Amino acid sequence: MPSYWLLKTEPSTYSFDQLQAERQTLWNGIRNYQARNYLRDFKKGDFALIYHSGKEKAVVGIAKVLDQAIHEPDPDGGDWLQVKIASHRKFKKPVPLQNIKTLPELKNLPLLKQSRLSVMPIGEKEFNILTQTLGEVCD
DNA sequence: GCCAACGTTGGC
DNA sequence: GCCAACGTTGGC
Repeated sequence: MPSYWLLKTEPSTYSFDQLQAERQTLWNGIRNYQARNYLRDFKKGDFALIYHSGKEKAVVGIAKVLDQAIHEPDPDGGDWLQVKIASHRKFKKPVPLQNIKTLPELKNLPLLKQSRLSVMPIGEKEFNILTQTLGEVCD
């Protein structure tokens, strides 16, 4: 059984389009313990929604987790993780935060409650609502 | 540009 | 260990 996640990124720093162009990337630079701890639970075959913060404020695509998270070298000696993901599907239209906030079934998403958390778990039902009810993905 | 919600740092 | 000051993220 795959687990489902949401990864936040500021698109001017790294966008889903860049991920699609590169096919895969090492998702790194996470410097928050709660987010790092979630990364420990990433496993091959999991899915991660990609959310663009800042001006866009929308879920834009789905990535597939290619392997467990691995240690990220840090010049400051920190104990951090990075994870290899691949682009999987793009949404036909981005799913705006504004729409996400209107659904009672999604009101417990950490996205809405913990604005600073950049890696968060989501339930399978929540994932399905986001990808099938609110949004539609490309083939 | 402002503010809320954290997280971090450093003095005590 | 507490708390004030400061920094960062991110929505509005």
